[in-house]
Amino acid sequence: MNIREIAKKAGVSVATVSRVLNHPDAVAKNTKDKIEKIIAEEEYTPNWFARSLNFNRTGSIGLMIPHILNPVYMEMAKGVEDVAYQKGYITFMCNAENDREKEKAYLAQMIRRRVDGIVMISSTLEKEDYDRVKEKNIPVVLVGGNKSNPGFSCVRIDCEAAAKEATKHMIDIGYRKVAMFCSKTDTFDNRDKIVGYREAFKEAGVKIREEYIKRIDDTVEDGYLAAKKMVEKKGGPHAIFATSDNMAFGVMDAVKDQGLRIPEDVAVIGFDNIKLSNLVEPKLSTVDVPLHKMGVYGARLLLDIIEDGNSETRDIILQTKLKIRKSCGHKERIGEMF
Amino acid sequence: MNIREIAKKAGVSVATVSRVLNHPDAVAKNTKDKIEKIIAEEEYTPNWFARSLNFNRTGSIGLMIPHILNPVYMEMAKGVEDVAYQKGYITFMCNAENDREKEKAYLAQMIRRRVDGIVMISSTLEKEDYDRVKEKNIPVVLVGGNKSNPGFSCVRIDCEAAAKEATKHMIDIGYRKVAMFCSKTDTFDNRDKIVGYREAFKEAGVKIREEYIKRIDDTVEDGYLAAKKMVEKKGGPHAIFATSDNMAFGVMDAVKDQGLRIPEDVAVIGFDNIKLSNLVEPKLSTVDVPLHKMGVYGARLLLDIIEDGNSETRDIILQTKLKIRKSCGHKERIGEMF
DNA sequence: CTGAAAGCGCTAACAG
DNA sequence: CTGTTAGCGCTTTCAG
Repeated sequence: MNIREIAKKAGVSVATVSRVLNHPDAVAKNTKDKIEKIIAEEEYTPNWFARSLNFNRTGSIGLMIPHILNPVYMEMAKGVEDVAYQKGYITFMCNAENDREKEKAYLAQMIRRRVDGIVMISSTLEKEDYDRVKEKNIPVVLVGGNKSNPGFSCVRIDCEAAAKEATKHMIDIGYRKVAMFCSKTDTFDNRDKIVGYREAFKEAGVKIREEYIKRIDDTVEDGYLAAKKMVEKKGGPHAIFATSDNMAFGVMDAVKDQGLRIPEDVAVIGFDNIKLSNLVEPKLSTVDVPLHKMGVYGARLLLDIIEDGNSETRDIILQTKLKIRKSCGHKERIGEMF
Repeated sequence: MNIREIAKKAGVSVATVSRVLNHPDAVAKNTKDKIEKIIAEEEYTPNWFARSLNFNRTGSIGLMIPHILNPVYMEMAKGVEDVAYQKGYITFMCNAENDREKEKAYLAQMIRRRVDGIVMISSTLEKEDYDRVKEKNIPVVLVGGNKSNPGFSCVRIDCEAAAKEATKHMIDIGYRKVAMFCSKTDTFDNRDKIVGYREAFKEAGVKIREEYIKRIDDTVEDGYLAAKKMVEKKGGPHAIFATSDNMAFGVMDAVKDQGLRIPEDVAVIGFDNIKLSNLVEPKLSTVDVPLHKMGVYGARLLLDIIEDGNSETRDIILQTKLKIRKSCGHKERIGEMF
């Protein structure tokens, strides 16, 4: 069923049918009613390609995710999707699987398919990879820590401040030997986390032990292994700051497996505040990151550009908040648990 | 940059350019080389809409997911995506958010956008909702328990057998009062799980207590609440069979909050074997479901139909396996832990 | 308010 | 092997 058949059935020209579809006010009520009736009867929907071919807009956005099984990214993704859906856009969700080549391939696909815009979550692509996108004038918004800044708008958190606050909290409690596990992915966020950690020690006047700073994969498994190695030695750390809840879960598992108690023997603190962190035993103290909100803001920024051509590049920084629960062992502030 | 400009630059007709794009062997090596060089120089990519308009194929599939934050669905989704990507298809991932209206809206969108095929994960749509899809001749494959069987191919597990085996295991250990929590979503899978549960009791000759069968929302929260209510009374169940790991986590939390031990006071067993079930304390016994594999098979089935027109509807049933870990308290079989 | 016709960018017969 | 040309289904001037 195409526009011509509808036109024939209604005894009008295709132009008129096209009008009721796109500019209904420009058609006489009578003819319009008749045509609309037929469209409904035949359940006619205009061919999307033909339409896009004319408009050069697709009503779809691309959403790049580093890893589909990581709840951190999925919460952000949900924020993006919520906004996009509500505005009538459909989302191409692409799973880069922490693989730069796959990420590039998907980016190329997005361009080929002429998405109206792209949200990149915690991308590891570099400036040069974005050249094509820039040329094609496809708007891009970065959400979460990325690897380089190719001049696009960005929604993120202040990782340095967040890491510093968490570290300071541990030092304030009294821990002196605080290890830090940080994802080895090379992004601004990860670098900033380490800077914040150092900063806290410097301000407290406590010497940093370099062997306590570990760059590992952001997985439960690597958190487990790194913690095990560190904890099984005599004189291990008093506390471990894992800069993702994911790694923190692995850390907790390793500590328990060594027969040590959390937080009495080793305190643990995470980063992200994914739902799960409130479910493990003991409940994990962590840095609350407004994941869903970041996605929402990212999508809004993108749609602003797409629909209003509002092209000033913006850098939005959202607030984090230290969530004190049980795993970091601060008895006095435990009341802040929720 | 369009095909005409390329043609002009190469001093050939558009047809020839189109040929090197689609049937390269039908072009003389010389002309082909020249054209390919220009295409590369200009970074020309054919307009996707114009192409699809001719081919009436889009190279994209739709993937419907009930909820984006539930790892069960995401593991299946990843299976689908893995296959689709590898075959050069791009995936429209749609998050139905456990909302029938949203699911219908997304399905309509998929049709409008002429996806080449659709994978529906644990859909709650009914036969009538699929009428449109049928009419448009868009192939559909169902993965996981759905609500009705609209005559599409399907990849699933035998929930009745799986639930029966798990229940039997609990009875064999010696528990007589075994509660069952089942998602209240009305799908074949959920109905089957209850049937399996009953079957196990019947075969063992143990009387079923109807008050122990609870239909609740498939969430951690509801698992918590239902378990709390049941456990805080005197003479509560010896064991709780939660038919999703998600609910089981809530159950575990509630049991612990009541000051009871797992499995000594109350044994717990889950369903799905998501990664997390091996991470909670104590590790959760559960029914292993080949989630990723289900997605992979679903996608393969779909692509078979799309690419080879292989339209016989098939019903693939994958194997589940009882994973005995610590939470169900069977000391002898604990060696099967992994 | 409506219709005829050009054109969006590409593919594929059909001739040559 | 290559060019000409008629569509694919739709939108939008331009006349009337």
